[in-house]
Amino acid sequence: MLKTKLPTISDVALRADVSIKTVSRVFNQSPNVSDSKKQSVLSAAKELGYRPNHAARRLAGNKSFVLAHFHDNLNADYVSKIYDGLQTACTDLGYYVVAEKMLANSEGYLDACERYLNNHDVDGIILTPPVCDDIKLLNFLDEAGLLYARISPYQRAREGTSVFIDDQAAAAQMTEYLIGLGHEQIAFITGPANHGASMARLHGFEQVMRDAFASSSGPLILQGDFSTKSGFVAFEEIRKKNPNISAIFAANDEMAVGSLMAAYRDNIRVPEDLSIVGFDNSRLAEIIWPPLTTVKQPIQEMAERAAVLLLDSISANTPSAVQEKFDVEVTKRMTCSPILK
Amino acid sequence: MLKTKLPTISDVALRADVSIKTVSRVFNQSPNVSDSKKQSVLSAAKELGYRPNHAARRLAGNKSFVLAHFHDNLNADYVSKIYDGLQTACTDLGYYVVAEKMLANSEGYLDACERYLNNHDVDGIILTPPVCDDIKLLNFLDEAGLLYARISPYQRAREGTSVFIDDQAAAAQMTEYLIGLGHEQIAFITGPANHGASMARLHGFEQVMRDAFASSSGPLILQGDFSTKSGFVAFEEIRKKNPNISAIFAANDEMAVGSLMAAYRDNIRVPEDLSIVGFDNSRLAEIIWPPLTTVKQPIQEMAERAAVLLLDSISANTPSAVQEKFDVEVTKRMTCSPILK
DNA sequence: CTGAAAGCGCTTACAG
DNA sequence: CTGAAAGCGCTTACAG
Repeated sequence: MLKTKLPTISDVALRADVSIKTVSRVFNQSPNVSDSKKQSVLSAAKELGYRPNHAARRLAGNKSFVLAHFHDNLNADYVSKIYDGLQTACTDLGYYVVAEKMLANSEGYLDACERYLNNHDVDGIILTPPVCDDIKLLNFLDEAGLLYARISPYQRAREGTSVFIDDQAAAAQMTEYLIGLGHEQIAFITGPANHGASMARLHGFEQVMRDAFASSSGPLILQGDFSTKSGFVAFEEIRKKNPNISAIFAANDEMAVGSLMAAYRDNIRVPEDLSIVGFDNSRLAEIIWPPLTTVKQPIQEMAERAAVLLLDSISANTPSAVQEKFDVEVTKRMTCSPILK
Repeated sequence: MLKTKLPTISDVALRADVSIKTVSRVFNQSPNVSDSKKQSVLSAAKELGYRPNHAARRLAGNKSFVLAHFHDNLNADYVSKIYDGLQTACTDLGYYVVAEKMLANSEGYLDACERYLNNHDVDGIILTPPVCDDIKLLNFLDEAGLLYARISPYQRAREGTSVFIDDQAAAAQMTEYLIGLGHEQIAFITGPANHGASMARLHGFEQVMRDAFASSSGPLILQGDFSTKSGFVAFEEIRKKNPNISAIFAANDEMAVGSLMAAYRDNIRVPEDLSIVGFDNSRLAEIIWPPLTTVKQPIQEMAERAAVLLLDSISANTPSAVQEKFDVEVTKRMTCSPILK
C-alpha cells in the first residue's frame, strides 16, 4: 500500500542475471533450482527489497491467498483465539485470514456457504464446531474439490485433515477429579445437541459415573446450549430436581459461569456448598470470581497447526488426511472443594 | 474458488455488444454510462452469472480490496463487534476485512505497523482506541498517504474521518443517574492512562460531581487498566480508603464486573449494599449476575459507518474528513438501587 | 536445471 | 458517453 514503486520480478531477474521464471521458482520453493542461482536470486531480491506482488500471484496462479474460518459465532473469545492461531501460521506466508459467521442449522445455511464461496476467492477453509460436523457442508466441499481442515470435529472417522483433543477422555478425567474429591451426586449440563464435542464430553462423564456408581440410577443430565443463560436456567432445574447435588459439570465455561451466577443469587456458596467446573478454559473462566476450575485445551496452537496443515495441502494442491491429537489438562482453580464425610 | 470456469468481462461485453471498458464502468459505478447500455450490461452479466475477478481488479487497479483493523486486543468481544460491523459494510463490495493486533506502546510498535503495511496490501485502515490516538502512527499514515478512519478517537480535533460517541456527556449522564438515585459517595475507576475515551469519561464524571457537591473534597478516583482484575483490585482499595462508598462507576464493563466479583467474595450485596455501573454494554454485562447497568454505545453500527466512509474515500482516492457522532443510552439493569435516607 | 512466450482478467490513460 | 490498446506482475505449460 505504500506509495513508492516496488521492484518487480523482472528487476530481480535482471540483477541476478537469470530468467524471471527462475526467480519465480525460488520464491515458490520449487525444488529444481541450482544452489548458485538460488543464492544470487536471493541476494538480488534482498538488495532490491523485492517482495512478490500478491495480486499478480493470485491472478496468474489462480489462487487467492485467503483462508476463511467458518464458525458459529457463539463465543467471541473462542473465535478470537482461533483467529490468532490462524494468523500466526498465515502472516509470514502472505496469507490473509477472514472469519465468517455461518449460522449452522439456520434457514438456508448451506446456501449461504455456497453463495459465499461463489462470491469470494478463498484457497482453503477452516471449520470449527458445530460447522465442522455438518455432513452436508462437508459433502459439498468435497464434491467441489475445496480444501479444508477441521478443528475439534466429532466425526473423526471422516477422512481429511483435523486437529482435536479427546473430549471424551478429557471429560472422564475431570469427572474422576470430582469423584476423587468425594462427590457422588454430580449433575452434567450439555451443550447444543448438534455439537459433537459436547456429546463426547457427556459420554466421557457418563462412562466414568457408570463405572464408579454402577448401582445408582444414573446422574442428572440437563440440556443447555452453551450460553450463560442456559447454565443459569439449568442450575434452577438442578436444585428443583435434586437439592443434594454437590457438584455441577458444565460442558463449557459459559454455562458453568451461568450456574455460578445463579448460585450467587440464591446465596449458595461456591465451592463450600457446591462445586462447579467447566470446559475450555475460556477467558471468562479466569476473570470470574471465584476463578473457575476447567479443562484447558490449546486452542491457539491447534488452530495454528490446522492452518499449517491446510496450507501444505493447498500448496500441494491435494487434500491431505493428517489427524493430530492435542493434550489437555484439568486446570484447578477455586470452584471445587472436597466433600467431607 | 469453485472449479467451474467463470465468465469474464469479455464474455459480458460480447453478449451485451459493448466494449469491455463499458462493462468495467458499469461495475465500478462510473457515472458516464448511458442507461440503455447499462441495462444491457447488467442483464448480460446476470444471464452469464458474471462477477468481477478480484485478483485482476487488484492487479490492474493497484488496489487490494482489503481493509485492516488495527486494534489492541484487550477485549475479544469489542473486537468481534467491530469486525461484524466492518464486514457488513465490506462483504457486498467484495472487500475483505482483517483484524490485526498492534500492541500500542509496546517496544517497536510503530515499526511493527510499518512492517505490516510494507508486507501487506491494504486499501485502508480502521483504527480503534488506543491505537487511534497514537500521534506517531497517525503522522506516519498521513505522510505515507494511507487512508484510514478512526472509531472513538479522543483526539477529535485532528482532521480525518471518524465516528464516535460523546464519552464525556455519556459519563455525565450516568453520573446524574446515580446522583438521582441518591448516591453521593461515588468512586470512579479509570482505564489505562493512554486511553482517551476513558479520560473523557472521567472528565464527565468529575464535572457532574463537582457541580453537584461543590463543597466536598472531590470523589475517590482509582486507576485501572480496563481488565477485570484491575476492577477487582480497585474495589479492595476503595473499601480500604472509604468504606462509605455507595456506588462504583467503572470506565468499562470488565472492571465493573471485577468489582462485582470482589463484592461477591466479600459478601457485599449488589445492589442492596453497593451499586455498580460500567460502560460499553459488552457481552459480559448481560451474562453476569446481577446483569450490569451500563452505557450502551452502538459499536457495530459505528464500525459499519466508519467502513462505509473509508470505502468512499478509497474509491475517491482522497482523504475525507467526515465526523459523525452516535447516540448512547444508559441501559438500566440490576446493579443499581436507590439510597434510602 | 533453465528460459521465452503466452496469458490470467481486469483498469488506466488516451483518444474520440 | 464510448472504445482499442497497453499493461499490471506474476505463473503455467512447453520446450530444451
